[in-house]
Amino acid sequence: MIRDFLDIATALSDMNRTRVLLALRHGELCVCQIVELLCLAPSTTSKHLSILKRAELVDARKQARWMYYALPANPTPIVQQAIAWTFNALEQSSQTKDDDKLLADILKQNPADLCRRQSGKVNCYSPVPENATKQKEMP
Amino acid sequence: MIRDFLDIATALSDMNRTRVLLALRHGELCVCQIVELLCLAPSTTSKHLSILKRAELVDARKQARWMYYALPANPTPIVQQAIAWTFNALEQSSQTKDDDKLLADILKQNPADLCRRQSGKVNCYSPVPENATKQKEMP
DNA sequence: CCTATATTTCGTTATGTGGCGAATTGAGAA
DNA sequence: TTCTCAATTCGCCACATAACGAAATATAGG
Repeated sequence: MIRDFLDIATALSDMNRTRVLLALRHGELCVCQIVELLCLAPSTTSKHLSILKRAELVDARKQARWMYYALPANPTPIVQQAIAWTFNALEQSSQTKDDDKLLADILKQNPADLCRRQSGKVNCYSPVPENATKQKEMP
Repeated sequence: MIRDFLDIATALSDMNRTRVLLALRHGELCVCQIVELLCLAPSTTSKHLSILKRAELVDARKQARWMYYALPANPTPIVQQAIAWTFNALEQSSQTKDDDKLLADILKQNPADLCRRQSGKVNCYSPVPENATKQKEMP
């Protein structure tokens, strides 16, 4: 019970994970699309998704070689409330607006193309959102 | 905006901090009472309180030598929603029930006595709640 | 079966966080 | 002013976590 709540709060305490949740408002996404959105390595993205899944903030389904993530179809009241709170807090943020634009572009592309580019090390075709706080370290 | 949200989610992702929030349902508490409840060092407790304060999940007021913490009198809608979610999720938990009992005992005592005992290294007069997950490390 | 590929898991590294005790601060009390 | 003491800040340690690339794990297609 407490563990469930803390899992959710922990999952929501990272901006990349809240970005995924907000993106899923528009429907389910496959991992390569989320990789493209976050502009992170696939392994890192996968870790974030597993944390969201553990908190039951997303559903996951496998179809062929692709994993699709979506908002939970039957959330518990606590999860439902957490998602409502998150959307309420972040839906108007400039980060979300930027992501919505970027996502529209991503959805126009063939997911297979995205994956190909990602394995070719060109992780990030889009500029880092301007208000992203320390999105990526430059060593 | 996002920063505010992440501050709140981070503040809520630690059990000791949620315990403080739940305890404050019963009214404001001074630091020594919270130290007694959590059974942590005053410095650690103070850090937790500063994180709650930064997230605007608590108000702080100083009276004479004591600091009193309370639920926010005028929370923003997002903070209000976060607190409602937290109470909804945790109010029925056994941890909260245990803390409510313990708090009733603490409130019967003179806060000055609590502070005296705390400076005398006898931090914890009460047993650690039985379902506390890894409340304290033993080296 | 073998190959290609989408995703996850593993190992590593840098940074963040919770915990404590010691030192510091600040507001009565002597 | 000086002393006391509640609370905070500081310095340190152990452990958690976000990031990456490499290796492992499926699964579709040849």
